[in-house]
Amino acid sequence: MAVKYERIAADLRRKMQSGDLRPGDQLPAEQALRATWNVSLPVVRQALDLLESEGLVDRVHGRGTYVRAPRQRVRRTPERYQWEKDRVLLSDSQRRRTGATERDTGLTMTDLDFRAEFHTVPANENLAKLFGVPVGAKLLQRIYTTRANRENIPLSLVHSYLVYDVAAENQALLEPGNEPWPGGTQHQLHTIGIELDRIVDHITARPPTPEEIEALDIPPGVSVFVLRKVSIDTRDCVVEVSDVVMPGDRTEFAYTTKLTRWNA
Amino acid sequence: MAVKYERIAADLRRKMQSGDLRPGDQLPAEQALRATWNVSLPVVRQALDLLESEGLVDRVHGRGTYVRAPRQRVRRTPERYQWEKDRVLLSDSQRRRTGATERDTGLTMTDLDFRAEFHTVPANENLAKLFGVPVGAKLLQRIYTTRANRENIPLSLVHSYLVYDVAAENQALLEPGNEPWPGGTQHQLHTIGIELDRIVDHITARPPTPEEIEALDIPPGVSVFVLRKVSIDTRDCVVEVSDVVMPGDRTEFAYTTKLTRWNA
DNA sequence: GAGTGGTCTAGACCACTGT
DNA sequence: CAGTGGTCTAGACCACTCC
Repeated sequence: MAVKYERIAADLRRKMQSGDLRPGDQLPAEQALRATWNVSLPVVRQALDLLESEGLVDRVHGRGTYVRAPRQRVRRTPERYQWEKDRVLLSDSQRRRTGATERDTGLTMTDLDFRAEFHTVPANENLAKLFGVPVGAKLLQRIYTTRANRENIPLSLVHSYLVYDVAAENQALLEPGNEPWPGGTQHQLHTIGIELDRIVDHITARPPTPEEIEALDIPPGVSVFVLRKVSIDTRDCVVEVSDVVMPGDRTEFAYTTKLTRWNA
Repeated sequence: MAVKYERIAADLRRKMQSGDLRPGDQLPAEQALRATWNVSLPVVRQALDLLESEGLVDRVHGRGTYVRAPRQRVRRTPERYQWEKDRVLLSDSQRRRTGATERDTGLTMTDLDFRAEFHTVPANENLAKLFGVPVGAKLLQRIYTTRANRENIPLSLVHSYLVYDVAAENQALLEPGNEPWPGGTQHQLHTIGIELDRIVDHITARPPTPEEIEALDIPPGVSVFVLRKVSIDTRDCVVEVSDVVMPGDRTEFAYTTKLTRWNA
């Protein structure tokens, strides 16, 4: 026989599956559950902790515990990369008209709270290997924070890395005040004579750090996606590495693999 | 000022970052922490719960709490799809030699505990829309469970769906005893005259269900990846939908996007 | 058996949300 | 204000691991 808190959790889980409790419904108060099951309060709370970690309920201090509705996910596809590349050769005014974030979210710049912060950091082992530079080499680290003023919109934290000496060929690239840059990173690279050949996306997931919980408003129990975007130029050199952190419950990735025909 | 359990967690987190506590090290016993911080036991346990949910520590009943070492991840790339397609036209004996799972893990069939289970299920709204059939239409559901006899190897749970009437054109496809099928699903589809044009991968993450925790040995706090693989044939019909559940801390996806040249 | 984490009790008090 | 969840105390007893 399972332990008490698991039985309470299982009972509530069953009620949610059967439709006895529907998304948005309030669960019985902790004291009510305590009385129903004849257990102490911490046991009830342990059961609710479990359900919260499974993403099944939301707890609101002072209001109650509610069945969580499945989150609407925003899809991210690699078509954006070609779209960005095509835009690089457009005129300045055309590039200014809209950016990649607005394209994804359907929002205008006024809905978004965008912040850029630049640092120089020494390359750690991982980044050094990717860029093909010595460990400790000077990198330009660019941190982008995008917050949505309205709700229900995916946010992200981006840490982007360039080799400092490469970026410094255009001094304008070292100035955070120039962000958001019309035409994005691919246009920035274009100004220093770099053309991208391909982009490799590495997708992993992990529990959020306390900072990410704060910044991305992550509910307990949900992980974050880390998309490491590695941009490779036409000389086969890694020119940018970008780590994008996104909430795991609001993001979906879609990649299409075209297969060759048998009769070709 | 933060609450007590957060301060204890923050202190331990700091010790792990600074290298004061290294991966594999044992944390002080709960009673020791209780004495050090002059708090009650539940407070110490709450602090450790937090660190466990962040994936920073492993707790072993009766032994102790340890700093968790980062997990080695296994990379999954879409090249496997073309590889599978190319193998379909090989001879039977060549196809039998090795399967996709062995290719990914580097293991032989004797290291793997493979199980297949077939059911017929009515199409829910989601699947019906994908397949372009009415809700409730008869689908063949195939559940594959792969366990590794040795440790440290990624496992997965697969739920694959085919339209029943389509699969039934080759009665051998309805028999779980024929699994694992040499040449995989693409060869199975080939036997009923279907050639794949492309495969679309949809990647999401969510907290594991209790069953998945059990089956995949998921540590607390870790999410699972759900890879929904949608196979589309040369007539532009969805012919298979496959949901693959993988542990979030042991899996990495890599997708390459080739960009067209400006001067082309 | 000694040391460890896991479950549970029976309270107390505080903080937040709504009316 | 009443009702809710969040934190905390000070214990008890059990289950597991290792020697």
